[in-house]
Amino acid sequence: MQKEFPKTYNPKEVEDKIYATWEKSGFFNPDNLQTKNIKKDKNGKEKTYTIILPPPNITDKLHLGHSSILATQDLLIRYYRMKGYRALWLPGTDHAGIATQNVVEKKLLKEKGLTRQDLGREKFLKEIWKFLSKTQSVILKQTKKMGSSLDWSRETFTLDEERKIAVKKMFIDMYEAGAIYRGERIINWCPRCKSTLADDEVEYKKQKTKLYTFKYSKNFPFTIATTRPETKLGDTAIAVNPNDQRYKKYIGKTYETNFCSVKLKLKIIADRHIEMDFGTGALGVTPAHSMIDWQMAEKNNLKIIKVIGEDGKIKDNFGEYSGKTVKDARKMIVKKLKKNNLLEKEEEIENNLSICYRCDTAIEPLPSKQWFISVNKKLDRLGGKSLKEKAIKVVKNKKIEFIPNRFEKRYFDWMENMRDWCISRQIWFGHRIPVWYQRSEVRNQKSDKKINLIMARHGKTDWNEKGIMQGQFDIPMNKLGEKTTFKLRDKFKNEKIDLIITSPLKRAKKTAEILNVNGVKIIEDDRLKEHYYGELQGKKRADVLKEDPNIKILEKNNATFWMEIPGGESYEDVRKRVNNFIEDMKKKYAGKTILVVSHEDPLDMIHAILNNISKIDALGTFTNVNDIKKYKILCAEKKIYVGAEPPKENGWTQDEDSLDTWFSSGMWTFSTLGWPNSFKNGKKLKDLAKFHPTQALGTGYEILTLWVSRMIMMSLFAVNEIPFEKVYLNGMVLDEYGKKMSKSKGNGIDPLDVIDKFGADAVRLSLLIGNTPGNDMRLSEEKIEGCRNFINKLWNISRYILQNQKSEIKDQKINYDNLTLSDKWILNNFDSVIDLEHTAKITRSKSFTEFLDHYDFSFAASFLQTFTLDFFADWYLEISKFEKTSEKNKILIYILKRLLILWHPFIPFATEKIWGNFNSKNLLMIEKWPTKKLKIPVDNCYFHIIQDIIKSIRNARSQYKVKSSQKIDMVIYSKNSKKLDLIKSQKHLIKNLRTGINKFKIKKINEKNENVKDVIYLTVSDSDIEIYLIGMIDKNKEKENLQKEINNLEKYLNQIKNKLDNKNFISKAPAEIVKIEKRKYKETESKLKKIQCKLK
RNA sequence: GGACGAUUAGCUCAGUUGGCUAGAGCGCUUCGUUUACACCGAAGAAGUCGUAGGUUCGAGUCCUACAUCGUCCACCA
Repeated sequence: MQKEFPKTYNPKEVEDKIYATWEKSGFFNPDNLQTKNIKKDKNGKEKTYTIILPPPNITDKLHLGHSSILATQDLLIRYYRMKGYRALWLPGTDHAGIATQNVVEKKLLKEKGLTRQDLGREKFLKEIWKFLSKTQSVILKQTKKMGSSLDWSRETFTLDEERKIAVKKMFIDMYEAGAIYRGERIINWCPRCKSTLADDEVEYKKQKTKLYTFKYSKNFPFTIATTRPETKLGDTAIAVNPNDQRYKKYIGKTYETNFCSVKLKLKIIADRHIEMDFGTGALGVTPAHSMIDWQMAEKNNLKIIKVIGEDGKIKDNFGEYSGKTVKDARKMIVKKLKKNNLLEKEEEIENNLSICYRCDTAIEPLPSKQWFISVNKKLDRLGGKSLKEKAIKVVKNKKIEFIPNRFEKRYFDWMENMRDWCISRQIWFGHRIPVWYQRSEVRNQKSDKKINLIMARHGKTDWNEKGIMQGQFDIPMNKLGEKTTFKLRDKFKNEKIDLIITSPLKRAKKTAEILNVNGVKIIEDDRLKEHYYGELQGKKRADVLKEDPNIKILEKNNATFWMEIPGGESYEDVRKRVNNFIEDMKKKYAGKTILVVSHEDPLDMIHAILNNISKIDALGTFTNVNDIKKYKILCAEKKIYVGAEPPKENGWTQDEDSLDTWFSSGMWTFSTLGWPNSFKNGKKLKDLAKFHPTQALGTGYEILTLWVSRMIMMSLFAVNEIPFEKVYLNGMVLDEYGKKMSKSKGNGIDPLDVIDKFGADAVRLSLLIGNTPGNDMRLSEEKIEGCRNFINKLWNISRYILQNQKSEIKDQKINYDNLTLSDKWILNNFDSVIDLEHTAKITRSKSFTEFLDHYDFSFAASFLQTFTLDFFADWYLEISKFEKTSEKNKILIYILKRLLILWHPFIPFATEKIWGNFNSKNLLMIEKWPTKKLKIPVDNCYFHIIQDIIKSIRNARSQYKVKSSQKIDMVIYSKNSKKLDLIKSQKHLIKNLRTGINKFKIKKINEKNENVKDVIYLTVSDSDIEIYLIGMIDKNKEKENLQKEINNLEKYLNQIKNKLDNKNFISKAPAEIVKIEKRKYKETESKLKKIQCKLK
């Protein structure tokens, strides 16, 4: 019957074959498990156990951290599969947008010297897919090597076609539910690469820099400190600590000042993040160019002024600084501060400069449009609760539990402080945002509502006549102007005007009033003011041109547009405010007829925008005062379209950005189970109905916040269900020195290497033993080697038992009547391993099965290991070599078979291989988990006495340096006849278990022969028993040993005595404890007396 | 700066409402070739439980402070 059974277990020869057998069996797929073996719950529904594998990033091959996650999850899956659950473990990989893009781009740059921009979106993505297929197959191989019983038929990828559909649907649903919006946020901008950087693309460099302490202006009450004076042009507030006595009185006030000839309006705000001791304790707030300032601006409703542009230069409208690089502008400002005696201090400090990981350029934080998920908005879909509230609640009321529990706190901290989640990423690799924008010139749908717009330029002023540039100087209309305007009035008699909007400058307002034939409402709007000419205001156009022929202007016919005006508005400024005005009108006044009264530049600009032509083409449209033009504006509400496919008509372009990787992986529990197709009218179908919510999620604690929190929110939103019941958090696997394993340090252990060397089972076991959830673990090759040795031991235990089988291996019924003490002892102990209290060696009163139920894998493994080695191999197997009874063989098979089952989730390959020797129909992987108990009554302490005697003899032989070949004689005395009988009956054990006993007498204490002199007295823990070894006379050694024992006992006795003498102990400690202590005292005392007696 | 974790034998770690003389594996020392296994067996040595206080009849375990190491988050005006 024996199959090939080599002396040492060779995992290399076994593992791949076994894995192939498993795969072929189809049982990785829960659908193939036999229905009759599946347990049902109260409602008759099949019990399922699902884990969705955290999809590893396809950036690199797996490291031991992944192996650790695989080992724990495969353990759970195998355990529950054997327990009769439909166990599904679903594999997949993660596209990891940013990380992957970086890896490929770095590779590309290194190998070909190309950036992604050089290649273009399409070609670059091709490169990524090429890279991806390679790593994916490596990851797959590694995962299989570990023995993972994953259902490969359900394999997924975060960026495969089905997931693309799911992601789009999710985005659209969330958008329609009002959970997704578009807003501004500070992003990391690299002015050299001209691209945004994700947070983890930002690197930090320690640098020395100057901290400038200065005042904005002479009489300004605050002195502030900064390392970046140039950004101060965009300051809109000063922040101080709310507890700062120096500044308390200023909080809430607003000051206007002139900072280096730029006007600033500064509100004094309080923020607890401000350190009173840093600098002057007052911080100039620059919302547009600093993360923390941006947050303060959001909280305090501050104005946001952008100072630096995407080119890294100071924007227009900042006078002499405009167009200068950040560096130059800083120099200029410092110089000016010095000149005006405003710079109080200039000191060198060390700080962290954030730089681009690609080119080391200093990063500029800039505001930019991004997509967000609102976590605080109350959503109808969530019953009026916000995502945040829902996600917190399910953990608060224990629907989701963390293992270990302490991570709840981290979860709550993160959730409660969570700001809106920015989901757009400026990368190419990922789920493209399903939003389309329509270019304005093609907006021409008949169904759209329109505004009838009439634009009129104001009547003449004196300055108009003199050719002086008025700008925002409030020059009134003159007599001539009024006269011509009144003439115009007639034209408006037949117009049904609903509303007039006018520039607030006198000349326009007056015009509006005159043209208001029907006495409709007149609204003033600042955005319609004339172009602010800065230093040029009040000058004659001709003079300016003479003075500075290089000044940049647009000119066409007689019309001009001043592009760069010192201290004035730039082209963009005007365009932006005017555009804002148009967009506002579209929102508010669809279907109305509106008269807009304004000035030349704004009117030309509106004309350019509405006709989608350049400003130069629009120049001269409103050259003449009192010019009137009519327009129809389409109030296209669908300027933004959110949907899976673009609208049919031309002219829609998709958002360039991709979604945050966590958006797609946040949907992982349900998108992998067929959502959205498996979710109709709020009901779950197919896999989703069967396997969701999943039972456990296992992942590294470092992504608790990033991933787990997102999954909870997404699942609650999409299917109104928690995604999983338990979150098992794996710690990190560190090297033997406690350092994080990393490629750059070269201290990483490659799972494939160690699997090759020691076998997958050994690697798995080493990752499970001594590993507690949430804690990091160190791993060395020595540890794996140790596990390999254990597996080999198990192999040899099996080898011994199975090779001794003369006939077919059968699990036969054990006859309880023919059991020896050792039989009863081992069976009884094995019962408790499976499912009972166990007291002999293990302190916790739980069974192996219960440890697994409580995710205490490390303890479970060491528990079973103790049984396997100490109980089964070292004692029982040794006994079986000479204690031949009819039941022995049955018992060996009985225990071995079940031991293999219990070990299977930990070391699947070796156990399955050994299992092959049994004549079993089934693979071990689907064998039933043992629950049947034999319940054999036995007093375990009887066997313990025998063990104790044997150990003492062995110990003595070693201590007295008796050669192993030398046999010795022994006498045992006891007054306890029950114990004497016991020893008599187990004499063969004492003689045969490597004690080297020759003659062996057992006598009642009163038969003791006091005359025997050449004996050594041996101490045993049971004070009823006296042992004498004959023929190893070393009285000095005996004396020494006994004295040592006496010292030990006296010390101990003293401890107990102190306790018992303490009245408080007697009165306050529980009676049970006191009783135990008293008993201990008695026992120790009698033992001590006996030994003292012997010593004399 | 904030949070969390760790600190127990030479090393790696257990130690679950505070209560049997603090345990295991590796390593070390000694002995050993036996019906499987030298990837083995037997025996042994080795710990003021990071420091200082506190609570308690009783603290490795609970509390406070500190130290060292580590991780995450925020930030470095």
